[in-house]
Amino acid sequence: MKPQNPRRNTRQREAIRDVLLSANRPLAPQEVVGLVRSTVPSLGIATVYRTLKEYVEDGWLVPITVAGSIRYELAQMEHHHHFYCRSCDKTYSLPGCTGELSRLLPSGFVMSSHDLTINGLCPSCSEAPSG
Amino acid sequence: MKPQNPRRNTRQREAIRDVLLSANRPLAPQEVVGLVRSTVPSLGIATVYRTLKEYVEDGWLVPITVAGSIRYELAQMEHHHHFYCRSCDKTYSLPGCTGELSRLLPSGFVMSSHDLTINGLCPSCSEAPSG
DNA sequence: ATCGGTGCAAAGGGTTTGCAGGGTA
DNA sequence: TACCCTGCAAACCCTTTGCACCGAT
Repeated sequence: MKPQNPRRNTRQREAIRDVLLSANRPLAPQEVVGLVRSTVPSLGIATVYRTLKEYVEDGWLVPITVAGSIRYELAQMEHHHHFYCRSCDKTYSLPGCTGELSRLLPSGFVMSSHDLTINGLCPSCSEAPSG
Repeated sequence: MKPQNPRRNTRQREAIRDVLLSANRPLAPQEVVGLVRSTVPSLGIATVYRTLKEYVEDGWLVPITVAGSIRYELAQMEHHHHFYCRSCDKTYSLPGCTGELSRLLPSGFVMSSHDLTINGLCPSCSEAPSG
């Protein structure tokens, strides 16, 4: 749409990029703020939202919705699904896919994509069950 | 938790119950307001939110999240999944299930449930493609 | 020296809550 | 009549936007 002006390198952007690269799982904006503030304490939440959207526009991140809230993950990944830990609220990526789904479609429905979320307990939380 | 006081029958609650019964698909709060106002024009949005939560507490409805926003469907249904139409934003129920998913779980993850959403075009929208 | 980026604070959109009046039982 | 329910408006939470200052180029 609009011609992208050149992006500048700032401490904030580098730090946001780094936490997403090293997280190995999708991160919510609040998680990004928490992780980045150890490096850049003054980081404003607005900067996080703006930067995440920027990275999506750039094609480097993709937004996903899990358990009703948005998370961002690296765009380069191949088709996969997600695990949501109902204890710690973290989201993980799961390699692999369910396979054939078209048999679930009544006639008239046209499928373009699908999303699968498995809910449960992640390794940390299943070791030491809560409550 | 708290002892349920007896529920009163009001025009609002009956109308909200009726649209959910006749919709045959999960409804978002805004959809409920729109549908009920043809019967009860004065209906306030707060009443809709309160009543929907009440029905969930009563075990008559269950909340589901599709495409990042909440919808409510009848609780009595057997295990099934959902279809999200990216053109008209409506959600539909799809009978059937994907089958075996545990092969997607890396060790240490414990599955308690799963949710599958197929995205695409519903019959109405695939007949007359938009734009 | 530019002018894009940042942080703060205010604005938005959806959902929840407080309260006084209304309606069911 | 008692008190639950409703509608309005304010409060909330998360996200976006406006604006003046900061800082990368």
